[in-house]
Amino acid sequence: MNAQDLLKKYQLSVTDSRLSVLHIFMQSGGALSHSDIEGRLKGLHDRVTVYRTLQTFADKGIIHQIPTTDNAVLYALCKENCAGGHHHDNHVHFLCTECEITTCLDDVMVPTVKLPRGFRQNDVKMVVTGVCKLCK
Amino acid sequence: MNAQDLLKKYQLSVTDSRLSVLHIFMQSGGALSHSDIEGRLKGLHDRVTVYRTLQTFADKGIIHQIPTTDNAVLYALCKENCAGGHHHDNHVHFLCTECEITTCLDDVMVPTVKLPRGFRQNDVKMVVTGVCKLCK
DNA sequence: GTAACTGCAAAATATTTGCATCCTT
DNA sequence: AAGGATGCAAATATTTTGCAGTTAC
Repeated sequence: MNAQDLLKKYQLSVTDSRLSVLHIFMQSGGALSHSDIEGRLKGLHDRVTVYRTLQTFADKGIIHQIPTTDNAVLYALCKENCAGGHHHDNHVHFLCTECEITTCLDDVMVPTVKLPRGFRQNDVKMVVTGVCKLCK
Repeated sequence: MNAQDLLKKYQLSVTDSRLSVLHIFMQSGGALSHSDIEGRLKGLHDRVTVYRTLQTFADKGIIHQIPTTDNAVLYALCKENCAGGHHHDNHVHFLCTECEITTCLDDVMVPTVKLPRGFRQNDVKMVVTGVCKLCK
């Protein structure tokens, strides 16, 4: 799905800023910080607009905030919308100790961890155990 | 280990601020934000001192930053020092695809995830797959 | 034309730095 | 006594808010 259709799908007006920010996400294929984005826009748009754009996208579920172990605030496109297939299965799984059912928490992305020097990362799995919505 | 000995172990002078902050961590037994700590100090110490204290503790490995999925910056005592035994086994594990050895990354704490409404959390496991320091 | 979006200014918040004074060792 | 830690003031950085002008639909 291209940037324009994506915006329409979420009933957002198609504007320059939004298209630019979406293109930046699509091209990078990964997680970006506010200042990464600001940098790549090269002053084309106001800093405040970037904040508002990211907020809007996050509200609509186009992007997610991804926390990292060094506490930078990163954003990334959500899986569903990532037509290019570049995304991994990077949401958190939940195992309920009552019903023993494992649920995909699609809205909860796996945080990015910062590994010690020398480690190369391939894949991250995160499983939360507890009591699910239905069993509580 | 009590707060005073802990400071001595890390060759830090024993001061009011540091003792207070350590006590707050020990009593809470969990992760705290800068403002949590500031709040519990009730104006007894300067805001800047809290920043510096947290920084010093983090440098020495007394506390860790813990990212969360809602991007609050949280700190918690490191396991080793947590004499009370209140800590869980909350560091990240690393599975190397070359040597197939699983390593504890003691320095990398498992981020706190914010679950959707209705879920109760018990335990979190995080496993990173990749190539370890020795095999790379 | 109307509602929504943007850019600018400025407020609010969060974090860092410099320096003189005070406290720990 | 000496070095480090604190508190205050102020500089910087980050994020939010208000509003007038502009743009998408």
